[in-house]
Amino acid sequence: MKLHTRYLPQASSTCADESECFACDHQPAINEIEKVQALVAQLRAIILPEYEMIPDLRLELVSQLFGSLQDCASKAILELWRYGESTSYMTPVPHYDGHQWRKYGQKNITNSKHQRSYYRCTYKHEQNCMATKTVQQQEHNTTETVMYTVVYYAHHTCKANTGPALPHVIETSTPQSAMSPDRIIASQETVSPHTGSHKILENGHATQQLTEDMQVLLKKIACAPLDSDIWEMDAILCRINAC
DNA sequence: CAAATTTGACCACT
DNA sequence: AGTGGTCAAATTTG
Repeated sequence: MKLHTRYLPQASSTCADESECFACDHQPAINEIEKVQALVAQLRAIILPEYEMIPDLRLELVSQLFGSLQDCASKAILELWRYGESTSYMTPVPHYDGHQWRKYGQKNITNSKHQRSYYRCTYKHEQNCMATKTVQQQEHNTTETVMYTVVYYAHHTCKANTGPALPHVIETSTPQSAMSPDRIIASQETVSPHTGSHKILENGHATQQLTEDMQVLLKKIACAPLDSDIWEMDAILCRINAC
């Protein structure tokens, strides 16, 4: 177990599986880059005073090269850090994740048929919550269900109403799933008819009608367009919970 | 009428 | 200059 307080300060979580954890995976690389930064600084401290003693046109060039080296190292760390902040999922229900979002933008993405939508936490201004997410319909679906790629940036720091929990929610496979225990997204398995068939065997004819209704509702969620109203989804899920 | 969404403009980065 | 992310005024929705 490791604490990722350095590169995931807001999460301060422990990881159960280091092989799937960004911070555990990339921390050695970040450490090595920081060593390079320290060595470059030492080298600069030794070499530049020597050049200053002997007036030379190369002094400026050498100084620039050291500057570039430091910039490269800083950017490399920044990129690793930024990548570590995001988590992406595939889901047929991009709107229902237990948080309230406000859409603030939509863009055409090059070489992509579908637009990308940008969402921020509804409580961004009231509670200074910096959580954002992007939603984009996937290009090539191997299944009949329309799937979306949802990328989350930063964690929720707001104390919002988190809405009803999904029944039998299964997290989609993700390389960084261990980092985001609070971001459970309904996967395609949620709309599997298997759960319904079990109830038919257990409870008889009345339940069969009920589970058929549930399947219709679940199919409606799975096939909903990207711009469906989130509260309509909530209403549907409340009915499912009532079942 | 307040809240949410849309959409063109703007900005940073490469 | 092209691209992606954000802002904010206009518009829509409940």
